[in-house]
Amino acid sequence: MAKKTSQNHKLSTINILDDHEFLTKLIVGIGEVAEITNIPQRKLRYWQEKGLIKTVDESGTTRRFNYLEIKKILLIKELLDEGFTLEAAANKVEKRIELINSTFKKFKNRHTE
DNA sequence: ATTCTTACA
DNA sequence: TGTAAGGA
Repeated sequence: MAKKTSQNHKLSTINILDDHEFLTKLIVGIGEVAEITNIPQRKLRYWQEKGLIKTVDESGTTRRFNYLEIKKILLIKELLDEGFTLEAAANKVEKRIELINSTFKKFKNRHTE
Protein backbone atom coordinates (compact mmCIF):
# COMPACT_ATOMS: atom_id res chain seq x y z
CA MET A 1 0.00 0.00 0.00
CA ALA A 2 1.04 3.56 -0.58
CA LYS A 3 2.25 5.19 2.57
CA LYS A 4 0.23 7.90 4.22
CA THR A 5 1.39 11.43 3.78
CA SER A 6 1.30 14.04 6.47
CA GLN A 7 -1.64 15.56 4.67
CA ASN A 8 -3.92 12.60 4.79
CA HIS A 9 -5.46 13.67 8.04
CA LYS A 10 -7.22 16.38 6.11
CA LEU A 11 -8.96 13.78 4.00
CA SER A 12 -12.29 14.60 5.55
CA THR A 13 -12.04 17.98 3.86
CA ILE A 14 -12.49 18.11 0.13
CA ASN A 15 -9.43 19.89 -1.19
CA ILE A 16 -8.93 20.12 -4.94
CA LEU A 17 -5.42 21.51 -4.55
CA ASP A 18 -4.31 18.62 -2.34
CA ASP A 19 -5.81 16.14 -4.77
CA HIS A 20 -3.98 17.79 -7.66
CA GLU A 21 -0.71 17.87 -5.79
CA PHE A 22 -1.11 14.23 -4.86
CA LEU A 23 -1.89 13.11 -8.39
CA THR A 24 0.93 15.09 -9.99
CA LYS A 25 3.45 13.64 -7.57
CA LEU A 26 2.09 10.12 -7.68
CA ILE A 27 4.59 7.69 -9.17
CA VAL A 28 3.89 3.99 -8.82
CA GLY A 29 5.77 0.79 -9.34
CA ILE A 30 4.61 -1.87 -11.75
CA GLY A 31 3.45 -4.15 -8.98
CA GLU A 32 1.04 -1.66 -7.52
CA VAL A 33 -0.21 -0.58 -10.93
CA ALA A 34 -0.84 -4.18 -11.91
CA GLU A 35 -2.59 -4.88 -8.64
CA ILE A 36 -4.89 -1.88 -8.78
CA THR A 37 -5.66 -1.82 -12.49
CA ASN A 38 -5.98 -5.57 -12.58
CA ILE A 39 -3.64 -5.77 -15.54
CA PRO A 40 -0.82 -8.36 -15.38
CA GLN A 41 2.71 -7.06 -15.01
CA ARG A 42 3.53 -9.10 -18.09
CA LYS A 43 1.20 -6.93 -20.17
CA LEU A 44 2.36 -3.66 -18.71
CA ARG A 45 5.95 -4.57 -19.53
CA TYR A 46 4.93 -5.61 -23.04
CA TRP A 47 3.01 -2.40 -23.66
CA GLN A 48 5.93 -0.40 -22.38
CA GLU A 49 8.39 -2.28 -24.58
CA LYS A 50 6.21 -1.54 -27.60
CA GLY A 51 6.27 2.13 -26.68
CA LEU A 52 2.55 2.29 -26.03
CA ILE A 53 3.08 3.62 -22.56
CA LYS A 54 6.06 5.34 -21.01
CA THR A 55 7.83 5.05 -17.69
CA VAL A 56 9.22 7.89 -15.62
CA ASP A 57 12.76 8.22 -16.93
CA GLU A 58 14.59 6.64 -14.06
CA SER A 59 17.33 5.69 -16.48
CA GLY A 60 17.40 2.03 -15.83
CA THR A 61 16.24 -0.63 -13.45
CA THR A 62 12.62 -0.34 -12.47
CA ARG A 63 9.48 0.79 -14.25
CA ARG A 64 7.55 3.56 -12.55
CA PHE A 65 4.36 5.11 -13.82
CA ASN A 66 2.87 8.55 -13.29
CA TYR A 67 -0.73 9.75 -13.31
CA LEU A 68 -0.96 10.25 -17.06
CA GLU A 69 0.47 6.86 -17.93
CA ILE A 70 -1.77 5.09 -15.46
CA LYS A 71 -4.66 6.94 -17.03
CA LYS A 72 -3.60 5.74 -20.47
CA ILE A 73 -3.28 2.19 -19.17
CA LEU A 74 -6.84 2.32 -17.92
CA LEU A 75 -8.15 3.73 -21.19
CA ILE A 76 -6.27 1.19 -23.29
CA LYS A 77 -7.66 -1.62 -21.19
CA GLU A 78 -11.16 -0.29 -21.66
CA LEU A 79 -10.78 -0.16 -25.43
CA LEU A 80 -9.29 -3.65 -25.51
CA ASP A 81 -12.38 -4.89 -23.70
CA GLU A 82 -14.45 -3.23 -26.39
CA GLY A 83 -12.66 -5.27 -29.01
CA PHE A 84 -9.97 -2.96 -30.35
CA THR A 85 -6.54 -4.35 -31.10
CA LEU A 86 -3.75 -3.27 -28.78
CA GLU A 87 -2.32 -0.93 -31.41
CA ALA A 88 -5.69 0.59 -32.26
CA ALA A 89 -6.51 1.08 -28.62
CA ALA A 90 -3.19 2.76 -27.93
CA ASN A 91 -3.52 5.06 -30.94
CA LYS A 92 -7.03 6.01 -29.94
CA VAL A 93 -5.87 6.89 -26.45
CA GLU A 94 -3.00 8.99 -27.77
CA LYS A 95 -5.36 10.86 -30.05
CA ARG A 96 -7.68 11.58 -27.18
CA ILE A 97 -4.90 12.84 -24.97
CA GLU A 98 -3.61 15.04 -27.80
CA LEU A 99 -7.04 16.47 -28.48
CA ILE A 100 -7.63 17.26 -24.84
CA ASN A 101 -4.18 18.80 -24.42
CA SER A 102 -4.34 20.92 -27.55
CA THR A 103 -7.83 22.06 -26.70
CA PHE A 104 -6.91 23.23 -23.24
CA LYS A 105 -3.78 24.80 -24.60
CA LYS A 106 -6.03 27.06 -26.65
CA PHE A 107 -7.96 28.00 -23.55
CA LYS A 108 -4.71 28.64 -21.75
CA ASN A 109 -3.48 31.01 -24.44
CA ARG A 110 -6.68 33.04 -24.31
CA HIS A 111 -6.66 33.27 -20.58
CA THR A 112 -2.98 33.82 -20.16
CA GLU A 113 -2.20 36.62 -22.64
C1' DA B 1 10.35 -8.50 -0.83
C1' DT B 2 10.07 -6.74 -5.56
C1' DT B 3 11.31 -6.20 -10.27
C1' DC B 4 13.91 -7.58 -14.38
C1' DT B 5 15.09 -10.43 -18.54
C1' DT B 6 14.88 -14.55 -21.09
C1' DA B 7 12.72 -18.41 -22.80
C1' DC B 8 9.31 -21.81 -23.59
C1' DA B 9 4.55 -23.70 -23.29
C1' DT C 1 0.03 -14.19 -22.61
C1' DG C 2 1.23 -17.01 -18.46
C1' DT C 3 4.76 -18.73 -15.95
C1' DA C 4 9.11 -20.42 -14.36
C1' DA C 5 14.10 -19.65 -13.76
C1' DG C 6 17.95 -17.01 -12.15
C1' DG C 7 20.09 -12.75 -11.29
C1' DA C 8 20.01 -7.83 -9.26
